[in-house]
Amino acid sequence: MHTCTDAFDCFVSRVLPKRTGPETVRLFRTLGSHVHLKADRQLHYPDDEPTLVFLCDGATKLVAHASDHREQVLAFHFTGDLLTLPAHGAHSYTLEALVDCDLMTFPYAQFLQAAEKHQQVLTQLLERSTVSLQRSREKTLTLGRKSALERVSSFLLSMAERIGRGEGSEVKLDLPMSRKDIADSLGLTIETVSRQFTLLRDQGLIRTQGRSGVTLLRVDELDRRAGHLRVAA
Amino acid sequence: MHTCTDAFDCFVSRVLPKRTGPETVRLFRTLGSHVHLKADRQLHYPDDEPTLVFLCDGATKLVAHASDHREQVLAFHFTGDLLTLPAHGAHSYTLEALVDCDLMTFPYAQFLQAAEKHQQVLTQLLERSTVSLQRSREKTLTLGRKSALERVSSFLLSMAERIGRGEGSEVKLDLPMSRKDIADSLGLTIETVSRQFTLLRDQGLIRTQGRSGVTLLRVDELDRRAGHLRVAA
DNA sequence: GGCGCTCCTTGATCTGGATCAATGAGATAC
DNA sequence: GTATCTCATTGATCCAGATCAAGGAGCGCC
Repeated sequence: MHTCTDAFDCFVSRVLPKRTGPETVRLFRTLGSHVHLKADRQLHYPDDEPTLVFLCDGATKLVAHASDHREQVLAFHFTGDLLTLPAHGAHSYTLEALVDCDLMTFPYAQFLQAAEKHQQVLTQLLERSTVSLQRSREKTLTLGRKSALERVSSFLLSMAERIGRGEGSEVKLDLPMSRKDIADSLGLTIETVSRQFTLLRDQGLIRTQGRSGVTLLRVDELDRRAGHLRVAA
Repeated sequence: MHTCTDAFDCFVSRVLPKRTGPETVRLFRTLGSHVHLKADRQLHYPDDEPTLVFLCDGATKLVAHASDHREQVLAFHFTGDLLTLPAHGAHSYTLEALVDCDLMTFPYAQFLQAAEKHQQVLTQLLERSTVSLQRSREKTLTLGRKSALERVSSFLLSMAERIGRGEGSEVKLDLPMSRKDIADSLGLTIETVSRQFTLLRDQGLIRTQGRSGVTLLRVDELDRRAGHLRVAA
């Protein structure tokens, strides 16, 4: 994934329906731009109009900024994710690379116009938007009503679902984000996140390797600590 | 708005494009059900499949439930809103009427199928879903990084935008939700919400009339207290 | 391979909002 | 009108997590 062509091909195969005609592919090509984003760099995008981003490869965070330099990570994204960057409203937003990334960006309005003749693209956009909304709602519950331990447990489970590699009953994670990013995502401080990691390690639920490696040893127990509502029969 | 016909007509005029053919209207009609929901009652909907709801008249809250009877209000909805109720995942969700409501409900999958031939409906669905996501993201920032006073200020401004009646420089609100609902929406307790109301009243930024009436006297000052990032030039 | 920097962990103290506990004021029913 | 019940306000105390303050460990760089 080093050329614009590779990135666009990746977008075509992952987002456009299988039997999309070549003229349609060409149309999307004229709209999209390939951007290589080095780790820790942020995507520069126009303030006034929303942008659609396809993450060909890498991992990013969407950050909202409030006064006093407070930051809240709204979402993490991984290879294959499609996301909409909102125009800045009451708050401002930035998309930052957690590792080196390849992305395709499209002006939202024009993309939508191009997609209108292709319901499958529209449907996919809607579907992915629904998933984002669903994740955002889960995060709302987490931030509004959960304790620090519950938040960190929920976070680990959610990451396991998205980037975990199952090995027997264990799940291995290689977290591309720092403790600071995790804290900013969970509405906690670095110190509190660290303490919860220690707690879970001491209880034998996780193992950590270096800064980014985490192995979930007891997913069932983590789930109990995540504060999920057990659906009564 | 007392009959099924009225409710459906309301849906047609607000959601379907102007020049929708009669056979299409009939198709949507076969999919939709009219439900009258009395205040404090919750909508009963299938666990396993998402449901699309159009709120013809009234106000509702979408509530997520965690363990230990903790509740988080994910969103409030008002007349004319279109919302998607997710299938229950790690948490369970309920839609509750704040006042007497009229709604139209549709099975999500079937609605989508019907809409596929009508890009404008699909586009509208996408647009409304994007607005919901945007609101949810703002809420994430609020819950993750803001103080109690900032949360309540943000809440009042957001309500002003959605159901406020401007009168000169003032904005009048008639809040359909209780202090408990506000607290559950902001990740606070009733007591803390009440204290912030008192604070804002003492500072001359708002006036309250009875339980539900609130007049915003100084929108500019409320905005400063909401912790928004002032976009530097 | 070791130097240095950054990030992470651990400990001590502080505080905003939760919790506990009355009291007061709106709404509803009679 | 007034009795009553629920919801909102106000006050006192407590505690989870923030803040402040050192160490320690991983990782890149030379």
